Amino acid sequence: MSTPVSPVRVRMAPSPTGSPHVGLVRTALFNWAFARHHGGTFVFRIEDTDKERSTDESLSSIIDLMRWLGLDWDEGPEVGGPHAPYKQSERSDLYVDALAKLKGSSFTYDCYCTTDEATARRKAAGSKVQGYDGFCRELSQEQVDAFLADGRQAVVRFRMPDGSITWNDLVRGEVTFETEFVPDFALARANGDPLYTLVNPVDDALMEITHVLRGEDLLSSTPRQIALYEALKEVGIAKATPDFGHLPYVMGEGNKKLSKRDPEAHALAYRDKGYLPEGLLNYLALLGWSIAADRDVFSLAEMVEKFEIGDVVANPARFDLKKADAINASHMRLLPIEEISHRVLPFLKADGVVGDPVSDADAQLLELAMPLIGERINKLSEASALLAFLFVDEADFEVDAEDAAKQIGEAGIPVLQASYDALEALSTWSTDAIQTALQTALVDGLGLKPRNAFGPVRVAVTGRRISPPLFESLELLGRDRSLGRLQRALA
RNA sequence: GCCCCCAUCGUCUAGCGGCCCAGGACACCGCCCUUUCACGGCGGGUACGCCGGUUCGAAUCCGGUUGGGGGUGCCA
Repeated sequence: MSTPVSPVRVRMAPSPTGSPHVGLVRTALFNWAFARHHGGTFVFRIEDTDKERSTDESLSSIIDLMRWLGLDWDEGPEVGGPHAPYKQSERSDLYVDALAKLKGSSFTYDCYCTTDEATARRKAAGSKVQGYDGFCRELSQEQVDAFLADGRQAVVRFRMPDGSITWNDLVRGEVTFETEFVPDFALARANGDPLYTLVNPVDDALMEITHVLRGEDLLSSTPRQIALYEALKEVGIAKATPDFGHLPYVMGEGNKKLSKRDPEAHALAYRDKGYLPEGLLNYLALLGWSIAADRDVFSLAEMVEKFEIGDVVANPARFDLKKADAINASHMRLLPIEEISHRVLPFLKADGVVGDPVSDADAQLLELAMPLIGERINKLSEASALLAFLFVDEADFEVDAEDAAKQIGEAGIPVLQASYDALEALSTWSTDAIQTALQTALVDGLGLKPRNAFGPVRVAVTGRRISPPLFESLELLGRDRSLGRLQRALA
């Protein structure tokens, strides 16, 4: 696909209801990457027409999410822009105006039917099509008067044209609907409130959106929108019909769309679980797109360079947490240790491993300790468990009971005693000296396999079977605390 | 029911007529490295839903079929 001629303008238009979904992130990412790749504009618009369900809390969590991910928008909340406001709840006058213009055209008509009446007629006629049947398309004045006299209020309905509607979908190719299967649809409620069917295209038109990249669930509403666009152009609201591209679903377990019920669906939870934004984004990008045949770890910048909407596949993808973890881990290994330290800090604070603010002593210790665990953690949140033993007050130091049971039993006591004696005799407290001393005492002296020799020491001193490298850990812990913990384990 | 979309390893995908008795990644299973855990390295198994057609030649094109998904609101 070549670079579009007109400047690209794309948008993400979430409804601020509930906790943001990873599917939203994927859609946002593809729109963002498309805009950045083409040097276009990425618009962030809020579709809060549903007053019942929209919340400020949801909106701010979407904003937090986007900020965390680093998906920046050129127009929208907090940054403004030439098409402000970007919240639909603040754009009512625009919709009233659009509705008025449309009502003055032949593209719409007033409809007095109830849903039940329409369904009953369809049924009676034995129609295969469901939805509105066009009954009110050509009402006589007498009929209108009768409805009015009956106290009925009209909804504004859009008159679908005859024939078929075809568009060249950016990810699926040519798609055609016969309009006989696309019933006339309501643009506004009887009370005048505009509906999504109206506001979404109107805002896209007003904001001059050139490409609509959205979920595949909107595929079947596209013919209606394309027909509406013709009307909007006619009444002077739209300049052009955008191109459409329908992104495949993100599925959960089984064959269901990943729902808000699934814990994996909540995008912000990944931040709290210690994922890197670049890891999550990279994984999500893989759901429907690939950068190359033999690669799947890449940066956002690389994605921007290579992203083509035409390369997006049309089939739905299953969300695989294991792979998300693996991709995240790869990104973790790509970060310099200082950067990991920097990002791990909030987790250490939250877990109470270090104070807030961090004392100079702890900061120093951290700088020495981080290189030991950098390659050992796959998420930022995993650092606390590995480092806690270094920072904890001696009084609060605890050995994991299960690990102790496995490593320090009858057999462990002589090992710990020998270790204590060897270390106690040390004049230089360094990793090398410690290693030599323990090696000599346990492996050579007691004839133990390294595994059996160092296991008990590890548990006694770090409190767990899983820890940073032992000798380095001992050095960082220091002579007094190391010997003290051995003694405690012996007691 | 009707309309639309989709269809390669368990999963995400590469493949856009011969380079493919199908490549990569995750997961899985062995082995190596190794003081634990990771990391890293090596090796292994597993896929073109089915039936026709086009073609010298099809995972790739066409038709059908089956299966899955979505839509069918005065929801978005």
